[in-house]
Amino acid sequence: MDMLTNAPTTTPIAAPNHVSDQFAGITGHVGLVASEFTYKKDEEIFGEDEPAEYVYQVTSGAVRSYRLLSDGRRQIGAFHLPGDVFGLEASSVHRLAAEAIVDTTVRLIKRNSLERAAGADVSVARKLWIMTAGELKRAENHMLLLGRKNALERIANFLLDMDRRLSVTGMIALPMCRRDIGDYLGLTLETVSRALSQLQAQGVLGFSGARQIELRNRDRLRKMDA
Amino acid sequence: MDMLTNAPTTTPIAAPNHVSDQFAGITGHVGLVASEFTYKKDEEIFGEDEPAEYVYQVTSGAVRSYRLLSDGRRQIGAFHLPGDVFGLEASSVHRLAAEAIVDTTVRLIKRNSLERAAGADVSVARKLWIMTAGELKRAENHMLLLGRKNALERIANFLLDMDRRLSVTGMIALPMCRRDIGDYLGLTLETVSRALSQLQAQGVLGFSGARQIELRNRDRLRKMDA
DNA sequence: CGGTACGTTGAAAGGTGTCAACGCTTGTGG
DNA sequence: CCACAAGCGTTGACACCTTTCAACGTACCG
Repeated sequence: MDMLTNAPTTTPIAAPNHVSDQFAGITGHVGLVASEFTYKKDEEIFGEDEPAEYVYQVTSGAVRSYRLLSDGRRQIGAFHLPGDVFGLEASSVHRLAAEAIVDTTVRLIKRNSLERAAGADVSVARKLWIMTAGELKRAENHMLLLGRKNALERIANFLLDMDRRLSVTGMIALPMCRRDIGDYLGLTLETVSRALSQLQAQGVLGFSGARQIELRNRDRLRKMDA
Repeated sequence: MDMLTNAPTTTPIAAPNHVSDQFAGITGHVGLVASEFTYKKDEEIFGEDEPAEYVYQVTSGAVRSYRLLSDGRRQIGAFHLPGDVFGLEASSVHRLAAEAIVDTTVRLIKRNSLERAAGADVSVARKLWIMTAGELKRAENHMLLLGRKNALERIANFLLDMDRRLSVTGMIALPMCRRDIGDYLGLTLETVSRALSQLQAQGVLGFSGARQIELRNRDRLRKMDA
């Protein structure tokens, strides 16, 4: 296993300045130990229906959570970027699989130690509930997108979301390929590519490399998002 | 306001025999008081972004939770049937609006009394977390459906779900119209109608009235669900 | 008896998917 | 150092699934 196999095609992502340290609300209270771990590009972090032993927080890199149909169709439920917590389960198994999109470092804490902390401290239990409710809210927004928005609206929404979450200097450095974006937005990679080209032609955005995007007209995008 | 205005077009739904009493896990612990209330067909129960004062459980009837786009496009996130809890929020506002699909009776308990109970009893807090996590799991399944399944697969999934949840004697008595089904599955009402007609033509199901459906071949449906 | 809501079906349009070709970059191996 | 393969992204042509628009029938109700 060569260390350079599956090297990322984009530069590693630096944590943006506004990372909300969601772990702090938990670890701060009860002094839980968080260790670190690194995954190579495309490496599986955990599989669907696998026992949920850990809860994860992205330190650097990016992660996709997804479900598969038997014939290979894939729906990505969320992208996890630096600062994001993922893999948090109330039951004992993971609802979605998770993979590193690029070389990725995560902090992790044991789920059962979290359970113990929640059992001893109601404020921890409440924090866990609120985090899961936040995921639910995002999922419900995404259902609206998947069920009722057209391709341009979906792309506009995606760009604004990425802009908010990982734009540092006004440039978006996407860690994921067109297929990942398509599987997140319920589109094909070709439709994603065409929509992005169209937005570029309209002057709404500019490329410097396929994954380096500069938004030039956020108001137009917001109006397109429906 | 005539009592008969907006009378339901289908007969009221009886609670199925397998209703999981999700409230029991909460009220049983701390003796919360649950009162009852009745809503007429199409009446709003609460609106999007409205303060979440109560948590609800359907006693009889049916409820739709949904979000709207500014131009009127609607995505129904869930149907709530007898026994189901809805309107449970970790934050102080409702994420989705809710309306009665037919004349509906609900049990309700005050959210802040639930909050107090959760603050005093960790097992209540845990129960709330688990309920929200269950909703999240369903939402993630639905994202897969909305993003990656075709019309027949969506309808097959829907029918099997309704069969499980409200079939008593092998007959499904749908409380909702074709438009509701379409807005739940990310389709138009015409596509829903055509898919159902097609399944009838194939002998997979039979009608006795547009909302009375008998599944004649669940295995075929399960295979169609992908 | 007329109006409205609901459901079905047909015909046509359109948005997205499918299939294919091509260019570019990267990594590999001769 | 160059040839080659593989992955990624873009674009074109066409197919097809779903939507749109319309007509019609039925049930219910004022």
